[in-house]
Amino acid sequence: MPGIHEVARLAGVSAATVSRALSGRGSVSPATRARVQAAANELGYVVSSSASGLATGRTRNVGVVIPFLNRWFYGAVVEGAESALLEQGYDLTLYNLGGSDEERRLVFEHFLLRKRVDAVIAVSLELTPDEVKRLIDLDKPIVGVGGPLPGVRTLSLDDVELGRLATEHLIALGHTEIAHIGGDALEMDFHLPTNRRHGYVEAMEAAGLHAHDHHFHAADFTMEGGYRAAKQLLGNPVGRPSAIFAASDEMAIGAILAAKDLGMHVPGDVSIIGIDDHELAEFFGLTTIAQFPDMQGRMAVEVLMDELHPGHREAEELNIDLPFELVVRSSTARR
Amino acid sequence: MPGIHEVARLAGVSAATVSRALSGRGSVSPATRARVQAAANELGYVVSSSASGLATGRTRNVGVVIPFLNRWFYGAVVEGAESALLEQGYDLTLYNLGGSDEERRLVFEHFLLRKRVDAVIAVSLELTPDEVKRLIDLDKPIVGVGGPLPGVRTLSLDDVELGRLATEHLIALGHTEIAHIGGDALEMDFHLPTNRRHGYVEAMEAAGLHAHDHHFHAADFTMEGGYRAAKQLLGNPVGRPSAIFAASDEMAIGAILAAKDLGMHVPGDVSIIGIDDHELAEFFGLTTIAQFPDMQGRMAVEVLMDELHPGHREAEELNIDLPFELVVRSSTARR
DNA sequence: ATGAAAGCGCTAACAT
DNA sequence: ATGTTAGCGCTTTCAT
Repeated sequence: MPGIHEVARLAGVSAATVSRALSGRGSVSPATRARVQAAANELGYVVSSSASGLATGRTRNVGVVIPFLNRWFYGAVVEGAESALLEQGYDLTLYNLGGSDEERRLVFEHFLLRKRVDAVIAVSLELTPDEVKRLIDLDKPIVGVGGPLPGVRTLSLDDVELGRLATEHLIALGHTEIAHIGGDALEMDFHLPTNRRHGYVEAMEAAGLHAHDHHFHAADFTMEGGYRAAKQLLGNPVGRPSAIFAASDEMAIGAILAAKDLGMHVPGDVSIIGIDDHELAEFFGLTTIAQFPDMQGRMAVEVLMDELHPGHREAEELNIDLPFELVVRSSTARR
Repeated sequence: MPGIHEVARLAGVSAATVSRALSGRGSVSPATRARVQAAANELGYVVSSSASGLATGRTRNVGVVIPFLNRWFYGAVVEGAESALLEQGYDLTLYNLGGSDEERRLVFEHFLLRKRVDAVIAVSLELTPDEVKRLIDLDKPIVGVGGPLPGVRTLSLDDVELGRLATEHLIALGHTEIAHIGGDALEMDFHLPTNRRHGYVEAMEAAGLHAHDHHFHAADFTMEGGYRAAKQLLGNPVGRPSAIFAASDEMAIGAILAAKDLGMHVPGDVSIIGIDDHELAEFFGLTTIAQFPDMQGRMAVEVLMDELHPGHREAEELNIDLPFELVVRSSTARR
């Protein structure tokens, strides 16, 4: 492990010049820079992040805090963020809050505070005002993905609009008896399931249709949950819906399997639409509304970089709406 | 952000004593330790990892290098490792090598070397001797998960045995025409698919059965790949197998769906077994051989901790065999 | 058991 | 454009 002084010696300059040449800060003549770079390469020199971090207060590392890792959506967000960070020369330190409250407390009270990260990306987490304050007091930019956070820059989907769009797609195909498989409002942050349901209800009412109570089923956002809910919905001889809007693709896929197991054809007997564009959606021919989680991760990094290295442009809106797109496949059809 | 000196002042001791009291290294009277701890709590003091890292050379951070994040298996390994590391007061910095070779080079030549991590966990990655050497030269312990790595402590499955066990399960149920959906040997590190296939062939031959060439199909470890391979296998009117052993659960689930789409019953018309115990395996009633990826992540951390804080016990085997377990559900039955 | 002091490897003023 | 110097905040000898 050669240090900066060895590079300096080999290049015939001072350590300060090496630092300047390698970091790009401060002015160095092109010739010197080249010599320094050659020397650094020859020795295989890499700065010590501890030393550099101590001297500058910057670590070139960002913390990503997520509620689960092992769901398609979160994995994709992290993947997008990681690759964007790598391009910028940043590392990504991961905090999975899936476990206990104690774990969450530890992360916020110790891990994030030990000056290991320059900034934090919080995915689908409703941070408490106290948690936000702690980070802001430390001068650490935060960006949230997945829901507005008071006083924090966030990227989020308009879930009401998503619910409306999915429902309108079904209505436009002539469906009137449309069921909804949503989530339990209490289970997830940001009332995402509630908002999607609102969009569904609004679209129904706007079309003069009725969103019957017996056409709503709560599930847990898993394939199995969607399967069970759809069995209930489709098995009931009275008031059987001709279309189902599930609040996630995994639930929608569960619904497709339930329909098949009941001997029904999709979309012949029942149309099904989800939300996500999950990696399995194409395989199942699922019509869905794509959100682009890896891009969300990349966007979060871009927003952070703007805050970390100001100058590009000034902060516009505090909250940025994420794009989404209806992807029509073969699980929905005219009634 | 209070520093160590403010804690020292409040506790009425020197900074050195605070350091000793909080880290547990060196001797401090119980009374002093209590006062220091109280002072630290009151001020919300947390050590600066840069400063501590610079002074000690230890960062309390482990790098985890994986080929993809967004597959069930890898997500679970990382999840297990993350939570085990958190318990030990360590952070986890993630490097996803899914992208280009350039990305991989960057990670090994820069990121891992800038003294940000104390150790490395490499999941399912065949590190080159040069990559291993770089890390060892830096005195960074490495543990590999998923395949023996020359000169590195590793945790790995006996894939030949896995293939044999899966096949023997089918043979014991009376099947003789057993097909195998494997992977492309070139695609994955460690010849995992090849080894599983060897186990299959060995079990067949040991039972006096023949592993026909037309009973093997390569696929890409996805559900869709498994679906397509199974369609070929089951659609062929001559030599149709009565059982299929797929080298992964995702492919096995694809095979189940293919059988259903062909109007066949599982396990009535065809028995199907996979490997993994994927999160969806239970839902599909899939018989499988469970490996326990989250536990693998935890074990990797334990092995690392042994290397990082020697004393517990000395290194036994270089390679540790991972446990696995046949889980019989409803996708396999007597012929 | 505790304190004083040196130093980990780098960066950023300040000089020149 | 480059060198000199003084820290960044902590840990760890070395004294006592």
